[in-house]
Amino acid sequence: MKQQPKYMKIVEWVKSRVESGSIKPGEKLNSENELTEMFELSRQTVRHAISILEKDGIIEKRQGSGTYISNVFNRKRMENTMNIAVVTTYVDDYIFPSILKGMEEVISDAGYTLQIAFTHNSVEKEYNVIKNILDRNMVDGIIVEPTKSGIPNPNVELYNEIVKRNIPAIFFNSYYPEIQIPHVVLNDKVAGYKATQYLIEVGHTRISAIFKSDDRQGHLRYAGYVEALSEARLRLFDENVLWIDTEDLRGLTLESKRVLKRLKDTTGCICYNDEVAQAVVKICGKHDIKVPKDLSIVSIDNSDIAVNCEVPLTSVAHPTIKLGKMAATNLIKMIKGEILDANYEFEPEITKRNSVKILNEK
Amino acid sequence: MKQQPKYMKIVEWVKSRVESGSIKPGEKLNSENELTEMFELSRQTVRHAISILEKDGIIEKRQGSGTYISNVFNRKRMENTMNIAVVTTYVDDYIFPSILKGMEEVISDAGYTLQIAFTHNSVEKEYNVIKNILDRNMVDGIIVEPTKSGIPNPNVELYNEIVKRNIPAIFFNSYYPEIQIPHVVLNDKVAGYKATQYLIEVGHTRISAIFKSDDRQGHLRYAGYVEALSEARLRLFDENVLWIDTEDLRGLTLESKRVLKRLKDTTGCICYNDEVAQAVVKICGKHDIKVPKDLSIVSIDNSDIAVNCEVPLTSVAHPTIKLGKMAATNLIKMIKGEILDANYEFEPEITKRNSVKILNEK
DNA sequence: AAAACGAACTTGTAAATACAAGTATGACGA
DNA sequence: TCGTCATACTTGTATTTACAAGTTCGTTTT
Repeated sequence: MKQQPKYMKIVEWVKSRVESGSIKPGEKLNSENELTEMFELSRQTVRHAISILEKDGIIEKRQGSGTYISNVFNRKRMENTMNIAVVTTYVDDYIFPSILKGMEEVISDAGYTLQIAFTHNSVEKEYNVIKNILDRNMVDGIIVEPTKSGIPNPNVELYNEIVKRNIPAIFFNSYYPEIQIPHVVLNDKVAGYKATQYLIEVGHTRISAIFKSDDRQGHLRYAGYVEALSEARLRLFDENVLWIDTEDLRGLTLESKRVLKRLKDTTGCICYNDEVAQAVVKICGKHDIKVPKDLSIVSIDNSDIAVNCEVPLTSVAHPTIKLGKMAATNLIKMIKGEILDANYEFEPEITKRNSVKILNEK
Repeated sequence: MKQQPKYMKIVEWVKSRVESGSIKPGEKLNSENELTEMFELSRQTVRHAISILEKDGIIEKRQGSGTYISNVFNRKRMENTMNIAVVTTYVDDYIFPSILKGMEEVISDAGYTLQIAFTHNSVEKEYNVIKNILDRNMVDGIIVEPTKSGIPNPNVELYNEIVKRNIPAIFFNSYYPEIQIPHVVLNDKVAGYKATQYLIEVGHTRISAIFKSDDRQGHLRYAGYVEALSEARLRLFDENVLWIDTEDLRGLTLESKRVLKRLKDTTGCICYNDEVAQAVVKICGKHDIKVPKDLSIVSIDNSDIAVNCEVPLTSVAHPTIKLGKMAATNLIKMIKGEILDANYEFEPEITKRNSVKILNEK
């Protein structure tokens, strides 16, 4: 084992004293001559040790006065960077821009800058992105949209590291129940419930559904769908539920067969989101199924797509801007230590348009 | 005048040699013993000078080998933050997510983080945002979408400060000709020209147009419109050109009268972008004007809106992702000092859909 | 031809000494 | 009471000497 140079003794001694708190920022360190005697080294060697500590920003020297523990040491750990990181799955996710807009407004109003990264819904990319944020240690807080929240997350250690370091963090849109980080989300179960319940209310009895399998929102919306059916004592047919993943979604319009098979014998369809609903509308158009005459559709998110779709869609609203604002507001409160429970769930409301046929009109 | 310490002689000598280029990054500096003789100082003093240069990131020492000029001598100025700032107008601008996606891909692949801010097309917000970036001095480069580029920019000093500080910067989507910062844009004049030229080609002779007045893209697209008309020896009717600003755009659907007045007597209409075109389609729908039977529409940008509009729109394509990638790629090249001319103009291509009636079918 | 070696040169560590320059503070005098 | 000033103490600058440790490159050995 290689022996370390003598000046490292002093460097480590000072560092450990600072870390243990036995000497605090602003306090005066022993003078060079004192250290010379204490460690039985020459003054030059002591000065060399001190120059290293100075370079690391641990101490500050004042000629004629002494050497002091730098109060910038805290700054190094973090805080005061006035930087907030936002990690999200997709940029071109259709509701993302609104969410980001909400966040940006709050964040920039509070004097913070916004740093952004995308995971493309890949856990590997998520690992890299969050690792990078932690390594650089340049943010006061983190807002994360979980990646593939429907399946167990392999990056748990990273999230636990965030918790361990006491870095304020918030999940949005979804969350990992096993990680102790608060979340700001749409109440997805209620969203699925309300969508389904509305179709039942207007007289539909056999209702198909399409959900995303790889995120938690899909699971919860499905749970709401199941609850609404069972509450109305309607049977759940597995063959009427289509599970898709993120990759499927992009090319859904081309998979008419797979979709139509699941829609068979049903008069209504709950769609995971507006994108799915639009794809269903297009497929129906090609196969001479009229919406809403032959098939009623209720989707979730109530985005521009719902408004501009060839058949304007009845959709359960996603709070988008509000959700973004809430996530950012709560994070900033956490940074300032003003909040205890930053969790929030938005209660969804249904917006009625032209994609549902009323079957039981009196 | 206070005399400076002797070691500063060496520090300044090296700095000036690096700045003048008489010694280049990677090259070996004179050895400590050589400097000792050259400056007639002790080796300790020489070493002190060198330690200062090392702290400033100007040189790197290798034991047993020598002292070398750091090849990242820019690091001193920028601290090599590996941070790139993107300043854009709107988050919810419909083509923005794609552009951002392209940028993010390149930026994160190159190991940089992306910091983002929005101006909401307000010059005041633009001032604050860019001032903040300059004050914090925490970025290696800046990508900016100019605010209200159609009117003289009051933040010229800020942009000049960027140039003065030698911070690599690039404009996208538009630019201010009076500022010496390269731009990556769609060739908007050609876009306007191609849209108009296509309508002329298929037999339209009286063509109206709607342009945005407060950004340069609007002016250039108008210029292309004018050129196509004059090339075909068609008259330009001022009463058929509607100028709108950003505020107008949002509520355009409600201003049927204002729009219809300009469309009078025309068989075709050039729209500033897909958003405008969609509003025109909606207005036409309400007033029993059939598209494309009664009115042909060509828009610019070829976004999702063009695809999903109730009448799929013939549109001149905006490169979005490609443009984002190009802007980011060129900026990174600038940061690395690999590029001289970072300007780029994308040549637009027209995508034909169902919003144009062919009048001269043979 | 390839490996081993060694001389010469590089930076790194460490000490002793000397004086300069800036700071804090208590003693002194107005 | 207040300001001045000397003094002790702090860090800053500078030199000289010595040896350690790592690199380079040409020479020698295998």
